[in-house]
Amino acid sequence: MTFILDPAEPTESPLLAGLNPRQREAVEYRGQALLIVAGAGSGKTSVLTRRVASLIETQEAWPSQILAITFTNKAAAEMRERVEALLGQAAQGMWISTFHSACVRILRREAEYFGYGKNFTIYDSADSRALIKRIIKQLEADAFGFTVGQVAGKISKLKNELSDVESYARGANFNDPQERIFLEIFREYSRSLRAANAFDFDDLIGQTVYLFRAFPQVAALYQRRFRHILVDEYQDTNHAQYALIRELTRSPQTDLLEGATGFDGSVLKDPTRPLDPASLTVVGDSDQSIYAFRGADIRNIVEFERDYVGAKVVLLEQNYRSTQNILSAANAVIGNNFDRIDKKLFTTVGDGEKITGFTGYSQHDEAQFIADEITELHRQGVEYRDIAVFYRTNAQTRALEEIFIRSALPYRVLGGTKFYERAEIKDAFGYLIAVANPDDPMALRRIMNVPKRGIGGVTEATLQNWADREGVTLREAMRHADEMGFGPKITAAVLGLVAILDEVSLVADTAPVPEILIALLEKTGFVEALRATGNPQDEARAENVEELVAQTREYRVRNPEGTLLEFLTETSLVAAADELDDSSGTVSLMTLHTAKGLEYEAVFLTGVEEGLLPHQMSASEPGGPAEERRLFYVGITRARRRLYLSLAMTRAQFGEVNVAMPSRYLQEIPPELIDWRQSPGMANSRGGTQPRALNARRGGFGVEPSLGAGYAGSVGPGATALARAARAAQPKTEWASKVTNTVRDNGDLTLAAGDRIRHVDFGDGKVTAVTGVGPKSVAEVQFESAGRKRLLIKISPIEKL
DNA sequence: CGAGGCGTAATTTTT
DNA sequence: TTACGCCTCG
Repeated sequence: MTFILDPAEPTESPLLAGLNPRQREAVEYRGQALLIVAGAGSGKTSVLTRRVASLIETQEAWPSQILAITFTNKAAAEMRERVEALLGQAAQGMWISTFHSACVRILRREAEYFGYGKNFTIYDSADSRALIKRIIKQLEADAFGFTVGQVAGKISKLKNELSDVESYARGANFNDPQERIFLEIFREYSRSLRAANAFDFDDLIGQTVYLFRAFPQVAALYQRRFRHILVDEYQDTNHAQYALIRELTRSPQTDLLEGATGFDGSVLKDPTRPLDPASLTVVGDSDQSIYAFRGADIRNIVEFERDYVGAKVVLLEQNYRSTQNILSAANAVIGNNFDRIDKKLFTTVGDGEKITGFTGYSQHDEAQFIADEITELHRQGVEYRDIAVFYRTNAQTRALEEIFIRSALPYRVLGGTKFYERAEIKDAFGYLIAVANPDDPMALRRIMNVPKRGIGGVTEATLQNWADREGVTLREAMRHADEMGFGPKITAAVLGLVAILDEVSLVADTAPVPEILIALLEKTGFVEALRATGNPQDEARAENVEELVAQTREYRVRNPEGTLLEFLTETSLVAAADELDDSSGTVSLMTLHTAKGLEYEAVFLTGVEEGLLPHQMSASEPGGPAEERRLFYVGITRARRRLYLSLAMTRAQFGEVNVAMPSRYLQEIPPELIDWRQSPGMANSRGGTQPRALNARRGGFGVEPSLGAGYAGSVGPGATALARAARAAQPKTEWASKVTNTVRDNGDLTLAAGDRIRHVDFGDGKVTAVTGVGPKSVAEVQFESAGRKRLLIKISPIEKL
């Protein structure tokens, strides 16, 4: 295929098919720097992939000269697929990954330049916190009011700004004891990480920048290799990430490259040929900047034109995702943020349906509405996988999950308490890490007494002291356990453990991961010990460990050459959104932060209340409410056709019930765009004057008709018509106000169509159908006053009449 | 050393 | 409400 590059004769590359003029410009522009300001849903992924494909297709670049940074691993995989589909061939050697993955790759290759081993461990936040906790205790810094969270936050912030212990010390005020102690903690933390041959999340970026700055010949190698750098979600980059890109887009000092070897190990050809700096394309939208709390600096995008003089800016405002009603709401909300470049999303697909609003009496009530609405959407033909429920905090999942389980809705929670955060899984990982990186004492401490070997705190401290005195690692100290005066039982336990670890360590670089894990589990009797307790929870834990074994097998299949180190890297860098499985037929539940970059046919945005959105904690932070508004904006713009905004009048927190107020952001949406099934006013006047009558109702009776009718009339004049309309549309639906918290078990209660049952919340009803088998069987019930529901027979609060 | 009991603190958001 | 940490007892 040949291309005529004469602009006078426009050619139709298939890569440009279906793009609007702005998008084309973003694909075709060639120059040092390009900023694509891409509003939500403006097709930026498409533009980005086509831009990469076009660079390769025109032979302006080899795939290996391209570095594309995305926000999640999933986005990276998707982008690779789409580029390859556009080109009709595999694009070998292209780096498409997250900042963190790219940096790990560089660090593994270059670690030895600055005194780390290739086999370094990556500490996740929990590991960092555990280490900090230990240091605080050791330095008795808790007496100065230091908490783990504070210290971890401060260290992370400093690292994101590329400060290290020395630079912080230079600016520190040593008269302030707080600051002196903090410095001591910071110093000890950094020292421990180095001694453990470990990096924390922030180090991955920061240390790569340090590597480039300290070793220009290393930087030159990457500057020479990457000729085109593309960064997605640029508005959420922090200073360290900005600096990394800055380093990569400098002109390579080619004289440093003479005699250097390239990435395939061969001597570089023509290394001293002068090169321009790599071209840089960044894509972002300052209205979607939601990560200021982890150091994202909106100035990176706002000042892009100043940083890269002569940069071209392309604005994408046409939205291809949502209906006009949804966009109008989004525009109205974000318009309240001052100090922004005005940008109005528009579409040509038409108004679409109105936004649906609902105010529940409690979070359970709200959840019930969502479950019922999802059931209805599904009945109308919307797939579960095209529906998502968003919330501000992970704690909000509880009520939702409870109701979803009861309603037999298939769902999946992204992020939250992850599989990898379970204690037994972390223990198993402790073994793997101990084998991969013998210098890491954190992993060792974690597994020292798992399963129980009689090695307690005293033994551990003795070992650690011995190690410190001899200047060796904890692992080495364990090999000398017979020199420390332990009893025979403990000596044998320590020596036995270290022998297992040393033995398996020998094959850590070569053996398949499942084999390594199984060897460790068998030799230590970990799973066996869990099974032996007879405790059903331990049985579940044993199953989780088995599940991990299965996952390593899957990894092996996916990645036949994959080493233990690569497996550990991959698992430490999974993002919440990476867990998404497009082929699963489930509703997705996630936080608003996780939702960034995703889109769904129908979106439920829950807990739109003061204190939650905006969150209480953001109120005192400068720029907090504005960032929360952007978060709300991100949530709204995820929806293609249907958007639901819901809130609750009361929300239980720490077991206490608090009154909630509608979010200030709700008022920013023009009222005519929202169709309130139950507005805050309606819920308030009813719930406020007669709360107990409704909330306390138990047993088989529906809401008395007189109550409902009476209150519909007493709502304010403006709301009356709406209230009546809502009532007319759903004459029989009354939402349960509260659901009992205890998990019931109806044993092997069986129901059949035609049976009459009584539900604690919904009253009496008739079973219309039963589907599924055993504990998963679901009854479809037509209630007299609560409408049609699907119930999981085994656990629903029901009795047969 | 380890299990069990009691008291208090915690919930923003994440790679 | 839960989870973790600290304390005491076996």
